[in-house]
Amino acid sequence: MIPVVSAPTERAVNLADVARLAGVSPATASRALGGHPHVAAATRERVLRIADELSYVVSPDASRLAGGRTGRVAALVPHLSRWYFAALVDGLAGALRAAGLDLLLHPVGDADDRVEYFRRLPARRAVDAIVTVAFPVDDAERERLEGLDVTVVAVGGQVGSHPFVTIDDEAAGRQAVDHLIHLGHSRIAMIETLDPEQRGDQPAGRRLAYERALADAGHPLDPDLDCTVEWGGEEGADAMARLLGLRHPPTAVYAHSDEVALGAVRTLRRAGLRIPADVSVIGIDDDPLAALTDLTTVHQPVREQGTLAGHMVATALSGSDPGPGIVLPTRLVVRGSTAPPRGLR
Amino acid sequence: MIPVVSAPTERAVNLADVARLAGVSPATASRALGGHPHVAAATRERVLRIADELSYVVSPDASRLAGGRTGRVAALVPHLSRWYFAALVDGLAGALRAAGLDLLLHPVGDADDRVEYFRRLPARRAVDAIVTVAFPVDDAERERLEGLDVTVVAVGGQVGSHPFVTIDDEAAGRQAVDHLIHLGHSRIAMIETLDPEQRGDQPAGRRLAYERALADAGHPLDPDLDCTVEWGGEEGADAMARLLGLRHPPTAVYAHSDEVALGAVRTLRRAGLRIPADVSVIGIDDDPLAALTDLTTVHQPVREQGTLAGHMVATALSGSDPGPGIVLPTRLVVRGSTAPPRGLR
DNA sequence: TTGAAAGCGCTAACAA
DNA sequence: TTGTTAGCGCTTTCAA
Repeated sequence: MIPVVSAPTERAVNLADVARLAGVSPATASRALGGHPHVAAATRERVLRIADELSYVVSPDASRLAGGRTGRVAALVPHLSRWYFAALVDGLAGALRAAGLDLLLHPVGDADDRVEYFRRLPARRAVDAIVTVAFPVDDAERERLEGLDVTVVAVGGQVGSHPFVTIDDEAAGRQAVDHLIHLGHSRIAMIETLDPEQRGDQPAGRRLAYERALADAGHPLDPDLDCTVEWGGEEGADAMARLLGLRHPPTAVYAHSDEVALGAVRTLRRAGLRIPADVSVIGIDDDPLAALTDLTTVHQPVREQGTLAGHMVATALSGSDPGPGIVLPTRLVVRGSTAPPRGLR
Repeated sequence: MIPVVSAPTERAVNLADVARLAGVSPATASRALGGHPHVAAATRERVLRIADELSYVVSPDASRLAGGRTGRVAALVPHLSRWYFAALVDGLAGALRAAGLDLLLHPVGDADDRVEYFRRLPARRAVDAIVTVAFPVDDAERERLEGLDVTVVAVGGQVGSHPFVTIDDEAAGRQAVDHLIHLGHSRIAMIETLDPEQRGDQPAGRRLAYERALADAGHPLDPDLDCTVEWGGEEGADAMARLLGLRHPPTAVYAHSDEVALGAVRTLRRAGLRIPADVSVIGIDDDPLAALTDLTTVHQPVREQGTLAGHMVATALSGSDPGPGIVLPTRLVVRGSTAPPRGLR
């Protein structure tokens, strides 16, 4: 019986197809594609040409199953809706993509997610590397991660002794507080945030900077001026309202982040106070909105941290040494929200 | 010979383990886990219990290879660094995660990425579904997508006749422009953005709203008041500067997005103009920063769109009908940046 | 209702 | 340098 010519369902091109057309065995084709040694130059070239013509790309699934690599990297990230995390992931995704790696997003925002995530970790073994994105990992979690035999890279923080890319939060905080001190402020309030998820040293760094900068300048530490709230613009606004209710309100405010700072700014404006004439406000991060709102802040290269972390992952996966880690510099960006004090009354 | 108890290297639990402990064949275990019919209730329960005790989770790779599902969904997204995209992805990721699905991030920001991405599409077959995140897909691309035999869902836009979640951009634009008109403005400028990547109907919708609202109100359409710039706060600021240079500057500005609007606000402030006393400004989106800056805008439920899209994907993959699509309502949010006109001089 | 067997696409010994 | 063989962990006919 003559076989009916059926419309070719778009079956994906596979290794066998490439091998057949190149006139070699699948094993040789695999070696050529994988860049392994011991393949004749002519053979390799032929295989690569055929593969390219067919737009062939290995099946990550099959590859992994057979003991190879998946070409996939997981990013553990608390949430994306904040600029900081999103920009970090954006940079990471770009670098991974350029390296031919796929990014799996593993949101572990709340505590339940987190517990469940680590419980199922072994099953998540389908990645070559895990990047913790501004995600403080506790010791038990770290050990689970390490038992997985995957490359671990931290960005926006550190995890054990794995390669990392981050900034020095205490240094950034010092740049901010010292700026206020240099301007002549001494009653400086701090609006610090304590994210339930953000256990870890980042808050410690920015808080430490405040305490040490004041101490170094010989200014007293007034508990009334030390506000800790949840992260967010609205929370920053509330904190500012509380500060304004003090008998001796501050002449300057050091906020944990730009968004928190903007909340404070809103409260001040609504109270009829002028910035920076009446009160100075400084944030940290240099979120794009800081430039739009003329907010003085400390710039940290966020996207770039993600990019560098992506490079590190690619380097590590290619078998090279990514190095111990990188601490990127931050810098003060003076805009229109800070000035010398003139007294609040 | 008595077998030596070897330290168990943390090998992942597999189906065979579960089957063995449950006293059934791998085939039966697979059926039980997969929720297939024709499995004795007692057997199913036993298998599930064992699996749970062992924290067993199927290997997506092996499952897919064997003809099953991957449990993975790809999100095609232009970039993450803007709040809108990030919030959309955040919602999507949350819903997928709740449904036990993994999210693969496929950034296709620039034109090269895009071409390359679609060229290699067949190889990307390792997902069950693809979600286009505010990503206008052209006809050729859509056809490639459809040849892939995966579920396609669009969020923040539409793709062919695939299920979608979006807003009505023209309606949102009307809410904004009509608000200005109702306040009594007639010289209303538009700062529209034309993202090189954002071919598609979203710009059309917001622009159309402007033209129609003015026409309906009987106000003339002054080409001088129609600015088109690239997306961004700085670009919005530049556009505003140009508008201020006109012989008859506008009394109100309708911006394509909140970030663009904030750029305009900065220019106005720096020019010594008061908002809204001298000039009214309205944006669209209700980015969190709009609340912090007292910007009047039109709210669209961004995160929720992502969440709903995730539900749709889960529904479709479970074999149910996700329905044709959803258009979510937007609403005007009046804050402090709009008021009746008083003339500019 | 259950089990046996085949095979998804690939890689990595081991041979040749 | 290349080919042969044997799985990776799972799902799915087909047979019992």
